[in-house]
Order: sequence, then structure tokens, then C-alpha cells
Amino acid sequence: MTLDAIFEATIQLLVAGGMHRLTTTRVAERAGVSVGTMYQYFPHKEALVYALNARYLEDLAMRIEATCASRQGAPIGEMVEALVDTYWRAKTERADVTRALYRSVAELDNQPLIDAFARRVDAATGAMLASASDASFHDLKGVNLALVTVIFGTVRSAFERNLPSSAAQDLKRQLVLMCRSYLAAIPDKPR
Amino acid sequence: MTLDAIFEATIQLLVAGGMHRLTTTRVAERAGVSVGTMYQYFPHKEALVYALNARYLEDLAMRIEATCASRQGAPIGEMVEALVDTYWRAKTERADVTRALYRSVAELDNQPLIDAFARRVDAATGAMLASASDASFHDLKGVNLALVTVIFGTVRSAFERNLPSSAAQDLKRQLVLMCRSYLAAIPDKPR
DNA sequence: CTAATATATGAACGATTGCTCGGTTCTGGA
DNA sequence: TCCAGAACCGAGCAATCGTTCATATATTAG
Repeated sequence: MTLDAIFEATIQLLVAGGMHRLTTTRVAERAGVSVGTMYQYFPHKEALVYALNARYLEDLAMRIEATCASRQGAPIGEMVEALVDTYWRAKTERADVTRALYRSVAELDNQPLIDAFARRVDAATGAMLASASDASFHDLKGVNLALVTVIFGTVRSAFERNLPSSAAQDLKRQLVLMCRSYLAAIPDKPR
Repeated sequence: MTLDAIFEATIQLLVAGGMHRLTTTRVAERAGVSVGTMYQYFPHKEALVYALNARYLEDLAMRIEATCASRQGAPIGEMVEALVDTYWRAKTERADVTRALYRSVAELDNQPLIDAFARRVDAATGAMLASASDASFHDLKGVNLALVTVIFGTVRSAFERNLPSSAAQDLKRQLVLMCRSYLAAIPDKPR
């Protein structure tokens, strides 16, 4: 479809040269359409990149939600591992695209996108944590926020450092360990 | 000094409108100099922003190094708290500037800057950790990398979520707790 | 005071880019 | 076959921006 071609071209150009080399002409050219056609789908250039990020975040959110749903009632240790795993894999499997989008996002006013994504993820992980078979938390919201922020932040930070994959693998393991020992350290909900 | 005026103007414009509204003319105007003058200090626009980030990272690195030096031989718990505290404070005290620079950095090829900064910080925190009075680590490099990545990443992630300051304060506490329980969970170096 | 050097100026230029719009081609129902 | 509406085209316009350079001003040395 035309739309897919446009998105794909945008991704490729973003990966290759970042936002400042993403011109409407080039996108059209690589997508095999004309500039005019692009403007039939997007009111302006920003909208294109915005839509691309929306697409990406939609996919990511769905994968996280699926993971969370599948671990309902599991022990927390397993939950954390699954969450880290899903997020890490999603980001790593096309690292160049991830990096390109991380950057493109910075030059956009897409706080609404980020906020909506955060809310979805918070809800999914929150529900999962609440169902843990071997723990219940006094301050579930706080714990949830801490976990999500730490995991997402660490993954991003790891990306920025361009680590060799062995170091990255190790870091991932440390991250899981860190979350687990944290969860073990906070007091259970009194009842 | 002229240079300071230029930097200050750049920061203000970056905060106000991001990189895509940072034009040489506007910088010059706000700095009270002419465009030509700017080009006496920087070969092109990118160099200006690059230098600004270099300046910022230099300051940040120095503060971290100072913190690390002052905690030589302390217990690890204290070290972690001091590190989180320094980094968090440095980022928070002028949150708008921090955010603006986070963004500007994304549109630049400044991997060298980031790498150099990472090396400096790794060295400083590594040396601090190695001197801990109450622990010694089998895989110091791995532990160090994990700690730094998690802390820096979490702070950044927290920024992106625009949390109310009470939630942010709480998150900071959870982060410290997380690092501490992690450190308690990994086995000491055998001897 | 003069000459020489360093620093500052800002109008003008060339190049690029986002976007428009008059017009063509495609599609599928009657 | 015909037609209407949807999809597509792409040369060209208007606007912006980074950069230059001939000129002016300030500073220092002799």
C-alpha cells in the first residue's frame, strides 16, 4: 500500500540520516510516490513523523500488554523477567530503527504520545503486579512507577552507550537482578 | 564576555523553541552581537550547539567526580545515595535547560562527547566503588556499568514523564533502594 | 599620533525546503 | 462504454536559513 511505502521510506531515511536529512522530496522519491501524494495522507512533514512514532508505540504497547496479560498470577520474579525481556527484545531486534526513532522523537512535540503510551503501560504492568501470586504491595502505584521507569530508562541508556552485545546481555541480567532484589526488599502489604 | 552571551542566548532559545527555532540570526540578536561575530567563534551552527553540550557535560562530569572523590572509602550504601543525589540534583536544578539539552543532543552527531563523558564517569564511580569499606566485587566493571546505566537512565526516563515533584522524590528514593538491595544481593569477591 | 592588528558588523547571496495546485491517471459501478 | 470521484503527479513558488565578505570600529604597539 502507498501508506506503508511512505512509512518504510521514512524509516529508512531516518535511520540513514536522521531528521535533518528527512525531506519531503526524498521521502516521496524513495517511497516511489510524488510529494503531492504524501500531502494527501499527512497535512505536513511533522505529522508524518508523528504518525510513524504513534505506529511504533502502538505496536510496543500491544506487545507489553500481551506479556503482562500472559503472566497474570505468576510470581513477581517471573513477571519482572518477562517485562524486561519483552521490552529489551522489542528495542533490540531492530536497533537502528529504535535509535532513529529515539532521536526523531526528541525533535517533536509529542508529549501526548508519550503520555498515552505511559498510561497504557502503567495500567498493564500495574494489573500484572497486583495479581502476583507471591507478593502484594502497600504502595502498588509507587512500585509500579519505579519498576517501569527504571526498566525503560535503563534500556534507553544502554542504547546510547552502544555496548558490545556481551556487555549488553550482562547488563540485562543485572537489571533483572536489581528489580528482583528491590521487590524482595520492600515490605509486603500488611493485612 | 561575548562568548558567554552567545552561550546564554543559545540556551534560552533552545529552551524556548528547541533546535528548529535556533537560528544564527536569533542567537546573535539575543546575545547582542552580530551574526558575523558568532562566526568568529564557531565555524558553523552545529559547532555552537556542540560546544554548549561539551560545556554542560564538562560541568556535570566534574560534579560527579567531586562526589566520588569525597566518598572514597565510605560504605557502598552511602556511595549510591550520594551518586544518585548529585546526578538528580544536577539535572533537576534547571530542569528546562536539562530537557532542552537532552533534545538538542539527539540531533547532533556527538557520540564522541557522550563516549568521553561515559569514560570519565565510569572511571570516577569505578574508583569509588573499588574503595568501598564494606564490600568488594568480583566483577567490578560489570557492577559499575549496571549502576551507572540504571541511575542515569532512570533519571532521564523520569524527566520524560514530567512527574509531579512528590512522585519524583519518591521515585528517587526507590531508585536508591533498588541500587542498595542490588548491591546487597550480589556475592562479595572471594579471597 | 600613526600604523598595524584584532574584532565586530549586517546587508546580500545562494541554496534548500516545505508545500500548493492545476492537471492527469486510475478504478469500479452503471 | 462512459463517467465521477478518488488517488496521484511534479514543476514551481514563497519563505527561510546558514554563511560570506567588504567595511567599520576598537585595541594595541611603536
